[in-house]
Amino acid sequence: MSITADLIRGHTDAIILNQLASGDSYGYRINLAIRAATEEKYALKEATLYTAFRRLEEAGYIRSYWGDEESGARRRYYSITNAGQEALAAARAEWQTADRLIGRLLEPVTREGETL
Amino acid sequence: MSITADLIRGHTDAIILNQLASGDSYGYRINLAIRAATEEKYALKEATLYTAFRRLEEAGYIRSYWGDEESGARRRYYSITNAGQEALAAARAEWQTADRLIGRLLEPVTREGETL
DNA sequence: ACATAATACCTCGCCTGTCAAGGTATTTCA
DNA sequence: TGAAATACCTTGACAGGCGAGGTATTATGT
Repeated sequence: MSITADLIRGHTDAIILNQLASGDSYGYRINLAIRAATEEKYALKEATLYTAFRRLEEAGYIRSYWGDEESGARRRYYSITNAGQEALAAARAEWQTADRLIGRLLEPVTREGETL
Repeated sequence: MSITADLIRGHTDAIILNQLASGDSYGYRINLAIRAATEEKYALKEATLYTAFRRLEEAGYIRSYWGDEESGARRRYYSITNAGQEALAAARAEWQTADRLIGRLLEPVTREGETL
């Protein structure tokens, strides 16, 4: 399995919101952007991506509309809502906390000279 | 819900292995250690903890034995195996990668002067 | 002309990890 | 005496990730 498969679980929504924070976009392009941002090391699986869109829209964090391109495949665009902006900010803060916690919990533990 | 509940998902096994890396211990005490290491900010849920023990033992990463205390509740001790040590090292490396990736993916994106 | 790849979307159903809820037994302490 | 702490455990539900499969359009190579 590709590196970090499990570890990103739970961050999917925030990652998508972060992409949309800089402007409306659509599924395929968001995934390209993620891939580019991680030097081809990571991308969301399509099923994961579209599941997340449904979830985020239901939560009121994003809104969607069909693009009006006259050629090429149709695209469903998404835009972030105010609630989505707030959720993103919260997710970033949570991440900072979790980041520190996990780092500490994976750090080698020393228990020298300790009795039971 | 307590902060960072979801975000630590997937790190449980590594956290436990890391605790055992400094010496044999048992469930209840491991959780106390985790709580202490995070300044009371985090602890594993009991169900999660014991589920993880089963998983880790089945994977051959830990071994268990009953303590021989003559008083108090019985304790099941766990010790980390060589395979467990390797798994821990791998998990730490993976975490480093994931940490950087996630950080980058939650970082505000700038797309100035961009068309479509 | 025809096949393949790339773009772009989608759903179904399985798997795995988390955890609320419930349970057991012992010891300590007010 | 009875609550809280120590210490273990299982069951069943739930949620998120994703493999597999599907549709439709356009571009590209041969």
